[in-house]
Amino acid sequence: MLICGYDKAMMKQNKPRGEATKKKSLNPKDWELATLEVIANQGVSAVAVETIAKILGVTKGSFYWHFTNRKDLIVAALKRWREQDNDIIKHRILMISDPYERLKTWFLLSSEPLQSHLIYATLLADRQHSYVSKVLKEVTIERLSHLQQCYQDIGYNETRAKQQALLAYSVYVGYLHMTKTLHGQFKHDNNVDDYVKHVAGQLIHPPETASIEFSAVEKS
Amino acid sequence: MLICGYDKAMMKQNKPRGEATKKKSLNPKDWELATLEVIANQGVSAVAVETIAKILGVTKGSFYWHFTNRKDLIVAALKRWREQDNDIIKHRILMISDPYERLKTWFLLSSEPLQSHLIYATLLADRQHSYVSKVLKEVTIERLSHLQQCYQDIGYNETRAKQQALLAYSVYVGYLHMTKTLHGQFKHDNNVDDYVKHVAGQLIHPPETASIEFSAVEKS
DNA sequence: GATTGTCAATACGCAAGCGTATGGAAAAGT
DNA sequence: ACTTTTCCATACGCTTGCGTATTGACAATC
Repeated sequence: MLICGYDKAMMKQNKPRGEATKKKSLNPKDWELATLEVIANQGVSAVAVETIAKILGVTKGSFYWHFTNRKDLIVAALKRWREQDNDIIKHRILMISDPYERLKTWFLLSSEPLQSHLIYATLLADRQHSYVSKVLKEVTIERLSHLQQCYQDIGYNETRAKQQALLAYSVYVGYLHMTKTLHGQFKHDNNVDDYVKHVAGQLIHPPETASIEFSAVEKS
Repeated sequence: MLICGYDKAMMKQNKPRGEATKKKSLNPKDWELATLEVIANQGVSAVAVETIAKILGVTKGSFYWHFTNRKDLIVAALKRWREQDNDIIKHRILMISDPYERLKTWFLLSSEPLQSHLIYATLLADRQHSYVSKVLKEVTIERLSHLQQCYQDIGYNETRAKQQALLAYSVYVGYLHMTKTLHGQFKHDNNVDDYVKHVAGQLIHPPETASIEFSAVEKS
């Protein structure tokens, strides 16, 4: 699940070593990525300095050279997560011009087993600390506004678009929790595709359909 | 502070106080109810023996007379929660014969600021321990089957009813998290009623409507 | 009135986890 | 070659929270 992104920073460090991938020393990025992996699987509360150090094969003595404290690490890791997530949305969602297609892709992306989803789901849990809930709220509002824009693009007025975005996003959040609750993990099989189609069929439609609303229920 | 000494003194003197609260000693139920209150507001991880003891006005010395350990307390509290929750569902949902009305009531109940919802939401978070995730899974499956039954009662086949129940339930779960994330708490105002109607209008409908599904999206 | 049962206070041991202090080793710079 | 910087290990102190041991107070019962 760990997305081993290589970038310029690592290339620079690996200059002397060709392919052995034998990094001699760690940098903050290594700590942040390991932290994100722990957060994704066990939540923020499971982020212990000595645990992460063991994962990286060092002792906590070196941790406090890179970061001032545990909170500092978590904040940095979450910042990195947010940037990664923004990249995904930017390149796979926002670039789609047709709003229907954009919504459809958004639903499909939501069901992919990405680390980003796992992290989001665990953040919904460990929100005791303000520095966590702050990021969580910001990301949520950002994503909601993207969804709202989609629905406005297909003709919803602002109020309806806002409600529909909240509904669609609730389905996303609920789905994340349901898969973990029922299956113990976030997996992707054939049933998922079926389900996504089922869901998208009900949540992606022109505004007229939405306006009849409660009437069908009221009269029954 | 001075207050501390004062409180302590009063605490000792007020123990045998016999008018408003005539209970002079605590029983397991008192501990369980206080625990549920803590779980509802701060999650399972916030359940500390000494914390609950302080809430009840005693020290942890007496806790281990009622329970063998912390896990024992939490399990007992969750059992109590589950029973309370079953009562609510039994008396307010299952007794409704008309499946449309039953579904509608279910949606309305979901938006009420009940402690039970808060507890469920926090359990979705602290699921590190098996004794928590076990209860969570059981309750979830139970509720899903109730919803599935509703949809089957209005004509869905088993597969569709299962999907639709999962969708509706995901909305519930997502909504719980959204309100906490966006507003910091689980409250109930006028906008909520509007939103519930908006949601119910899209998720409660005869099976025919559901079967056209993805086509509207596909062709666009 | 003495004994037993019930509930609570105090004191202690123990483990986990954070943060600090200090020293060492290897690389990088001069 | 010498110094500095960078990264890591070890050891320690501190806090929190669990669980145990012991004692005490008060009520119920015999």
